[in-house]
Amino acid sequence: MRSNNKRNEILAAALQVVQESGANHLTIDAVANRAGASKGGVLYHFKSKRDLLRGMLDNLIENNARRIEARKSGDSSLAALLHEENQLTDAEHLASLALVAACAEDPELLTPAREHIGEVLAQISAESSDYDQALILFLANEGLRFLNLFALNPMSSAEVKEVRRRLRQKAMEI
Amino acid sequence: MRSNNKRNEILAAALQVVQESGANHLTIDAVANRAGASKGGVLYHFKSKRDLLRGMLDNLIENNARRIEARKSGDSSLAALLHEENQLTDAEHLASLALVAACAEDPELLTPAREHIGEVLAQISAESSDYDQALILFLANEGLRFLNLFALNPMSSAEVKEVRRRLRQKAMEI
DNA sequence: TTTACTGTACCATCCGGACGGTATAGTCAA
DNA sequence: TTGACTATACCGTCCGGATGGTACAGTAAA
Repeated sequence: MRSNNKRNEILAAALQVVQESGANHLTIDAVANRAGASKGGVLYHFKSKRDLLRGMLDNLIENNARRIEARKSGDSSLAALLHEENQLTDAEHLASLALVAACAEDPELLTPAREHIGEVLAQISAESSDYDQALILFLANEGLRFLNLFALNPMSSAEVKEVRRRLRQKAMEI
Repeated sequence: MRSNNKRNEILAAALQVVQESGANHLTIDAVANRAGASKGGVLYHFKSKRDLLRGMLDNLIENNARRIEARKSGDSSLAALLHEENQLTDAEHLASLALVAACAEDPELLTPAREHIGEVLAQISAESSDYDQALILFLANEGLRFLNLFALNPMSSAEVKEVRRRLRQKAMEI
């Protein structure tokens, strides 16, 4: 193994392409160029474009699950989730673009993501005494995430931080 | 004018294509077939694919704005927005897929949508005494919308209705 | 020697868009 | 009222370029 992280570089490059050009312009060629790899190289790691999309999504879900798990010591799942959301780097936020790319290509690819969200929601439900309020906070966080994802959010980054702080605070109060 | 609503049929067909096949497969041909039109016919109404996307988005924004305006008698903008969200037909919910399609093609197309959201938020901010809470409710509604949009929502439609009821109730309390 | 690539060449298909043509509806002067 | 003209609303075809995918030969580190 000369460099085990070429695969990750390809994944990161794919997200950058989506961010800059839109999911329609996520082509194997574009990803290869971005990653400093050849088309053959990309196809070596991912058998097809679909496979690349799956890889992007797997990555997103796995990191998400790991983050929640890692934080879940004293806090509730929801609090952990909200807290971690605040700590993410831009690159990690960018990872959510995998959703858009996958949805653009084929909505069926989202099935694992749907299942993941179902599990997260089940956990939150199991832990919380006020499920309705917890759900609202969860949804607000998702709304914020999606709005940012589509670059639809007119708030400044300071405002975003403040909103996230508020969400965390309310999550603690439940 | 032989039939002035062909344009609308094309717009509706485009959304169906996106829903079924993903935004990547939104092609002028596919839309034409769906709408029972020819490719030339589609290009008559929309000069280019970009123009079609713009049309889809304009439609979405316009309807959204009109609905809020129409309802804004006694209620706050937020309450009006949440209430209307509950009344929407599936077809109208589907309309939000225009966002995905536009983002997939070219993120820049979303600029008018971003401005629209900015205005909505400004209105909510101007009206509300508890802006933070209003914002959270707004975001939760958006989160719900996006989750449904991507078919990522594991909730049943009854649960969704209940959540929306809760959001409206809380909006009244502010 | 195997693993992990690069690079090139190539094919089939899809797609956006241009173009030419057609049919209907409305306008308006004689 | 009729004929000439124009605008609107399409249809069908064709083309060039982009794209996904394959095949294969070479290379270099582990």
